[in-house]
Amino acid sequence: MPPSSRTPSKKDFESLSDFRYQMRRFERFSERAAQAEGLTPQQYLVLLHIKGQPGREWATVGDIAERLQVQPHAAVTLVTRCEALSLVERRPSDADRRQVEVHLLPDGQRLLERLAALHRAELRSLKGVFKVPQIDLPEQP
Amino acid sequence: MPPSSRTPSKKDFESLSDFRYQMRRFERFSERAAQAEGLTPQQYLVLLHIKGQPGREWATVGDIAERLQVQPHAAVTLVTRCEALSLVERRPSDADRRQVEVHLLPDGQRLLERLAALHRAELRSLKGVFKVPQIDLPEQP
DNA sequence: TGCATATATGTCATGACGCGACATATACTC
DNA sequence: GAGTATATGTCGCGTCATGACATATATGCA
Repeated sequence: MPPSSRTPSKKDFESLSDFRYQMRRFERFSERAAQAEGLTPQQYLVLLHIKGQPGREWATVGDIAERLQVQPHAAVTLVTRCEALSLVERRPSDADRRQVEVHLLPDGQRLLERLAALHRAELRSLKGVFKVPQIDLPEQP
Repeated sequence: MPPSSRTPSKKDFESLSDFRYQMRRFERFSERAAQAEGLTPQQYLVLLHIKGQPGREWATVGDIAERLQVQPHAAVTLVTRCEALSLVERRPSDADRRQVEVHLLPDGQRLLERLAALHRAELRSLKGVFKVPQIDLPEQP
């Protein structure tokens, strides 16, 4: 029977727990960094996923919802809050007038650059610590 | 100037965004799996971090708070809900009577085994997809 | 010993945010 | 041109994390 179908071993539980722990510690770092700049964690992610669109500098509400893995209407409220903070602005799309393009404003761009630099450094320092476990390979050592 | 101190490049933003996207997709998988078993995402993590303690089968409230990276009193409310669902039980510690040991009950053990097996399979299938980026190495290709 | 301080757990009110249900505008299909 | 699909937006609710605060036990030091 392949390892992936058996009841997980004690070591499997320990690996899964440790992986979630490392993942959560990175998220926690991100939360603190965002809050130190006056943003909520989700607001930083909205900015990141706008600038992170391949080949463009803007995202639709739907793009943001997909990257955040939330329902589209949840992304709406996040964008609305970012807009109220003058971090982003909505521009109706010419190509499809149902869509709204979300663009960074200067304040959003500036905060995003600072936060992204911090995250890049953190990920670099976590090299070798935060790894996705290869749980299926070594089973019974 | 080392890459980690410069303003992030467009590719840096794309890498950071994609990493958070992959991380979020894994979390999303976990949320759906937990909810399919009638648990909230946090309740699954409570169970996992109890069984995931190295060398033991129980955790203190403080252990759970550390692994979840939340304040101790936030872990209290999560444990209380798990206890109300008969997933775990509290046992006062003999060694330090301020502490409370949280142990799995049969229902909790059964749900955890099923969910952990799913997560192990998911991580295995994500091999090569969900990776921590090495953002500092290749900068200007 | 005894008192101050630290630590572990617990309670309560508040705020961010995701969801389901629902609404509206635009695009697509045939 | 009517019906359906898609993108965005509104509203009420539940989960959960937090800060402020409370209590019990442990520890350290005069």
